[in-house]
Amino acid sequence: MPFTTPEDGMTGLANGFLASLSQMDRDLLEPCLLRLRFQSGDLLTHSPDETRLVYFPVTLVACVQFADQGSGIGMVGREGIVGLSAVLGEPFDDAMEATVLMEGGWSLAITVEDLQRACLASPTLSLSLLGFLHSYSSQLGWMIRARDRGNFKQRLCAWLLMLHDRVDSDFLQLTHGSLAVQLGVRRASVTDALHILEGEACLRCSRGLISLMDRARLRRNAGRSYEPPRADLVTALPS
Amino acid sequence: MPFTTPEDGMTGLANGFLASLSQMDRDLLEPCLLRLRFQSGDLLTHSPDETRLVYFPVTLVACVQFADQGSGIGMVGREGIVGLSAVLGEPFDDAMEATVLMEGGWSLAITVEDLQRACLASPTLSLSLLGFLHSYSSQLGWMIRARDRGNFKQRLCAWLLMLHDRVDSDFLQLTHGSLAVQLGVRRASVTDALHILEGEACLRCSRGLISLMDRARLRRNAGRSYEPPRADLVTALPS
DNA sequence: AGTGCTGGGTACGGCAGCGTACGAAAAAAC
DNA sequence: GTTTTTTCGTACGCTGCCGTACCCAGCACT
Repeated sequence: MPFTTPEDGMTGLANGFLASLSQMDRDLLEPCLLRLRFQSGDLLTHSPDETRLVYFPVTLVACVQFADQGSGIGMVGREGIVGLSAVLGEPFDDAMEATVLMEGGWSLAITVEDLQRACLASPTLSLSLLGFLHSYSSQLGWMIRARDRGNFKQRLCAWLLMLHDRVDSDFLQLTHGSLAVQLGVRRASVTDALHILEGEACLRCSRGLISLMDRARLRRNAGRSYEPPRADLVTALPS
Repeated sequence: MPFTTPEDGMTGLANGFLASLSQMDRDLLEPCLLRLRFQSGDLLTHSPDETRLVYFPVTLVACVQFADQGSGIGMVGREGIVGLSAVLGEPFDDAMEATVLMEGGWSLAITVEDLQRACLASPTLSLSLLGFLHSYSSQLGWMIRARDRGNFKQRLCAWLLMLHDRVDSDFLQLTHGSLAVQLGVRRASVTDALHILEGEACLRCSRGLISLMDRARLRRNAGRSYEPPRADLVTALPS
């Protein structure tokens, strides 16, 4: 997986999707990339100055959700793209929005116009976008499975693992409350489940912080509700 | 499932996605289209003779689900595409499969190679595919919302409405059992909920057949678990 | 030190949907 | 017409999660 050095010298390669592109396609996008910093709770769907942007997160993790209701739908981090629907034009603007999950993340971005131009110039770039969107759909499929197959504890583990995949640290700055919102349950349910996981030495809780201790055990807990990311997906593309 | 004789003057336009394409893109695909007939339960993901196909359903409705477990994830009918992931190449082949939901449906289809060729030739076609995949992701989002917001009765109504959108008739050839599998609940739960809806004059049940009587009332029942299809989505595309 | 606020611990009744199970009726097979 | 299979009707106890609610512990601000 060509996630290049997480440390600085930051090129566009710090985002998994950009890294997966052919040199040609990357050259097409790279000159247009902006570099933006966000904090927890920021809305990504509309940029401050009305310019519509498409984001390639680097250290940022975004949660996709319905605008009129809290519960989280999907999760996108350094492996993917946020706000892709904007390139499809206004009618595709849907009821979803994306918010930044944790403090101090930054992301690359491109204006919708620039990305559209690039797409029309390069069919392979469009196919790469198609590839990401398929992976994302697949993730949503796993979320659906998790909701009716697994119990809440499994879902919680799966969600934590997904977040962990998109972050470099084992320390997650999350309150039980925000977790509850994301998972669509009571805060008390989160607290209870976390205590059990703490008892199993999977993790440790302190105020506003969850420290993952034993990822393997977490995964065993998540069972079939969690699908590990596939490194080969972003690399291989047709032709 | 042999090639069917073209009984009527059906053109490719009978599929919503194909109909939404520009004349140019349609001309690119139309010569390659096959016409196939299926029956309930057929697997769409792999074609009989090992040729990988991508399907444009016409009267057919397919249910996307995990290969190792029954519960349904998404639904695709005459508005969309089945098996799109195949164009992305082998590594994108995921754990999903698609099965035909009701008897006697037919579908257009194209070989993966032909579609890939067309994509590389036409960026706008690729963008159209991106548009469909986004709509599909959006649908999955609604499914997720339905699972944790609504009760089962709402989900059932939403599912029936989705199916109705993809079929010309008000009579759905479905057993309570197959519905239960799709919705991931007990058959008894389906029976109970259907009885209630029958009491509300929304529909009528007989053996293996559900007759929708009052769509408006069904929709009121579904509440926010159902998102009506947007006609404008498939028409407008960038540039 | 005092005050206020956010985040976390704990409790109890309630209920939707589950697992299981058994029987009846309709259709299909013989 | 009789037998077999599929589909549907109905019941009972169980449990995971909900809604609500109250209190306590950190932390911030003054």
